[in-house]
Amino acid sequence: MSQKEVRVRFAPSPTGPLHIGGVRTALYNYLFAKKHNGSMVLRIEDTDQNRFVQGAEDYVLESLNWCGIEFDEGVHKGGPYGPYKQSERKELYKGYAEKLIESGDAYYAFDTTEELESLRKKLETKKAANTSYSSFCRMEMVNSLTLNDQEVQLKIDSGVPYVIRFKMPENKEVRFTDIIRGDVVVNTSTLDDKVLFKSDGMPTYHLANIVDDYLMKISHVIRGEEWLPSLPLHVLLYKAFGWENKMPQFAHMPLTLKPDGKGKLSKRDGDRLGFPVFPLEWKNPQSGEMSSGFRESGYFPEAFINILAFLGWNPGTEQEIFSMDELIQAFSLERVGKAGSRFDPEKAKWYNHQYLIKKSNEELTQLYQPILKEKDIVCSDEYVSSIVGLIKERANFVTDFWEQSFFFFEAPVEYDAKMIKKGWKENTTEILNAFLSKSEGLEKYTFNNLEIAVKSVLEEKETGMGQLMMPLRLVLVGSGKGPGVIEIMELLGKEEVNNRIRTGISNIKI
RNA sequence: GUCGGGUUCGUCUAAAUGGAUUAGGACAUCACCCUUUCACGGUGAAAACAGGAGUUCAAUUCUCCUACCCGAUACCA
Repeated sequence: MSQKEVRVRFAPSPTGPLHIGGVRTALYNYLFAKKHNGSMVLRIEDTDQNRFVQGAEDYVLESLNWCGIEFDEGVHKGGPYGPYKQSERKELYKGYAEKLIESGDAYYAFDTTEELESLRKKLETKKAANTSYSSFCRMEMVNSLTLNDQEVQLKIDSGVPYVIRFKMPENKEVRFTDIIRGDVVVNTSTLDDKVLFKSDGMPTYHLANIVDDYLMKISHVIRGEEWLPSLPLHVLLYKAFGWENKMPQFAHMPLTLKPDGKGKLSKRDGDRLGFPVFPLEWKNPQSGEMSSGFRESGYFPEAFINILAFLGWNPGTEQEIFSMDELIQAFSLERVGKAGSRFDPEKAKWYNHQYLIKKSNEELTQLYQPILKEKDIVCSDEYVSSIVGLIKERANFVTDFWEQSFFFFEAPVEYDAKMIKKGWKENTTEILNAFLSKSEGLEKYTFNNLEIAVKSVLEEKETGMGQLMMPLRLVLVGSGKGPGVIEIMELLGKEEVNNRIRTGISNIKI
């Protein structure tokens, strides 16, 4: 690897919300840059004004910010190679396109949409090896290769729309090395004369991308595998511009697939798959349709990043929980796999659980309090913290807390029928009453004292633990779930426990 | 169709440079233990080298073929 400074870029187009595959691309770029003390650039590729979506750019920024992925330069903060939005660089590209015309690597083309369509149909019915605008048919089309200079100039001067196409060399082998894929060879005869400059005055992705990467001194292009097929064109463009020795190194990442393995994850999948595909909630400005986000679903950004990092990469050790700093330390493109990976929602939950149980009760309390507030429940941090300590092991998300702990804040209004059938016997009322009087007599309502009370009731009544604990849980919680009964009683306090026992006794009938 | 990429348990994946592995781990599944609840946790079980040729003393690892999957084939990125 060369000694030159590492500079990478993340270059989304603002055509909608960033999905998890996009976030992963940004993440890998970030990890690589940080690992090599390099810089990370955020460039907005908005060369297609038809597909522009309001709010998409802010969404990208907010998402990456939530993930903890930071940029050194970019649209939002400027930098020495700005502007970082391609629409603001519009004037720049035409000159580069014309340069290629002068050098004979590109040409003007005046063909209309209809002409192009009939060409395609013709080639398809002929079952031609190459069904696109290429060296095989370019001499039959209306372009500056078939027209003389005056004719071309006349058309341009009179305002006839034109595009600039790359003149793909014939039957030449293009070789390149991809950090992830290794050596790839493609024959130019299978490639077409891609449009570099559109009739609306904007460059296409291919031109803008190469020009900007060169101008912004990008050293490594890390992007999705869907770009691999156009890499030969890009390599040829670097050569045509005479920038071959400045060409970045390429790494094409495997795609993120849907859980069923059919196709790459795309923005249109929304919530259909039963889990978010977006980092943040997204409201489609056109349809008003909402798509859920990982953030709103209760994922911690650290967990989200960890999950994404492991989709297609792994450190080669058995460690699975990595902080961002640890990821930076351990990351390398060489350990990125070649095959696409499916997103597994189940494992994602597990990751979140790992981060959840690592957090302190105090921190979780601060996250839980707003949820309680929404339910008009006001409790001290101390009380909530004790509850959190009791339930966090059994939750994947903070949003799971309520159903794990509602009974600490309100008495049960229903009793699980199955549990009644299982645990409520003829003598249950008698046993509960016995415990009730012990409970009423307790001065200090502590775990130890409660345990003693329980034991003495069991001795007096000559009965088993289950005869008391099951009904007790039922009247306190309403179901057969939750932390230990004694822990619950200790937190609930004497008065509340006694009340619940009384209402339970009068409400539960066999 | 054409071109390119890919293929280890259901899923994510590990196993320097071909050589011993019961092909390892994690998630999910199942069983048992713990807990007289539900989870968590612990122990264990089941579970994979796509198929076929070849090279080699030896192939999951190299080559070729087939199958399947993915991507690209736009004046979209």
